[in-house]
Amino acid sequence: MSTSSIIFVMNENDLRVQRTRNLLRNALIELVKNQSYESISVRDITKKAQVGYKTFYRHYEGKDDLLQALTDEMVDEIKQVLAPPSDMEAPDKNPLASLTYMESNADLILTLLNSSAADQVLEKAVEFALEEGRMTFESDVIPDELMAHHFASSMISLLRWWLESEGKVTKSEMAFYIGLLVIQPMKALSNLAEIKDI
Amino acid sequence: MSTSSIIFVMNENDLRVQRTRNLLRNALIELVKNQSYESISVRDITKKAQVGYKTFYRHYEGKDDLLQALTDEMVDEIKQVLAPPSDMEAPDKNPLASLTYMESNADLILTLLNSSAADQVLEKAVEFALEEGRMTFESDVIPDELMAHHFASSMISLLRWWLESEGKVTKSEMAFYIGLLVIQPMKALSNLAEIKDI
DNA sequence: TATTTATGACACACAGTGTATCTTAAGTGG
DNA sequence: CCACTTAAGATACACTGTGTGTCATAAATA
Repeated sequence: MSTSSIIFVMNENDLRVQRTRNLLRNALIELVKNQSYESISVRDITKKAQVGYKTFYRHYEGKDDLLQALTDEMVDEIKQVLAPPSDMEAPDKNPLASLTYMESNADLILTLLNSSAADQVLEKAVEFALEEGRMTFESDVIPDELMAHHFASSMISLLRWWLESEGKVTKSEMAFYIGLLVIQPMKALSNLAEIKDI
Repeated sequence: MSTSSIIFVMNENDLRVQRTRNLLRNALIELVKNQSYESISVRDITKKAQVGYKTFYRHYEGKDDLLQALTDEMVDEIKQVLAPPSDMEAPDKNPLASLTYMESNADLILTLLNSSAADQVLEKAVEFALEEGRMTFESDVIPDELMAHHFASSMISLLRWWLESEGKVTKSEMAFYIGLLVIQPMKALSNLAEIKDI
């Protein structure tokens, strides 16, 4: 799938490897707080991380590869928040908790959503929505894939808008709006299907 | 605003100027059909256009500037399709005609939506939605800006999905789905407001 | 037709990428 | 604790792409 990271196998347990990768990872996160992702060079990252330039390429294929790795981590983390392993609420049922998490990681999340990694985030969100039992809304009328896509992209788009328009709308207001604009309409479509069944 | 194009004034009526810009414009459009926008260099464009390398910079600040210009043109053109000057139907009322137009320009539209110009397209779409009398949906509950943003980004996202999943869904099916997922729910929200008024 | 001016053809400085090579330092595993 | 392994540092280099400066020429303009 070529989404990969490490080119030639390295001992992931070696302390030096872990340290280097953490340094690079954190350097990018720091840099991204002050300048756009585009404007950051590999040299900037290695300088900030205090790591040899060549060393970067021993771990990642390039700037985008590091971002990918970061994205994957972040997505996994978010999944945990949205769908805790226990039988807690579904993602569309605890929007407030989700928004709280997003808010506290606004910087990085916005960077990911505004970078070339955004497409991959969307893809993963669609997969997530399609996962067995996860998507509460399934319609006889509209293909599942389209339902999932619309749900994922709307949620991401609204999240982005909210994070960028800092303070215009409170967290709970936003949760309410998301309900009105996305969740309830999609629920209605799946109810519609149920009615049709009977 | 720095969205501009020409750096030092040139006589726009000079045939040479018009010819050069058209050549560059068309060269980019052609190139984009066969390779990703990212992978195209200014040299590629000037070579294809058969125009001196330096000449490019006499008209545009860089690759992105040319893309911006293209985007602006395209957006204006699309506006004409969506909102013809005559008192014809609103954009949300003639989705089929709109989709037909989009379909016939799929290559370029997808390029724009997948490039760095996408943000600007979204912005313009939001403005368009907010334009006086254009947005059929206004809600007392949800801020106009958010309504417009959700409308614009959902429409763009669904359009992108449709253009990318060639043939999975017919044009009229898609128009129907858009109605169910976006237009009707938003209409319902504005009706809700009306009811509340009474 | 005389004048203006956009263009072409170099040449150049510069920034960033990615690789190759050799040495050194620091973890690892017995 | 020490010998071995291997990741990291330093440096040099080839390469690609950007953006600018200059000057002669061709082609519009008026």
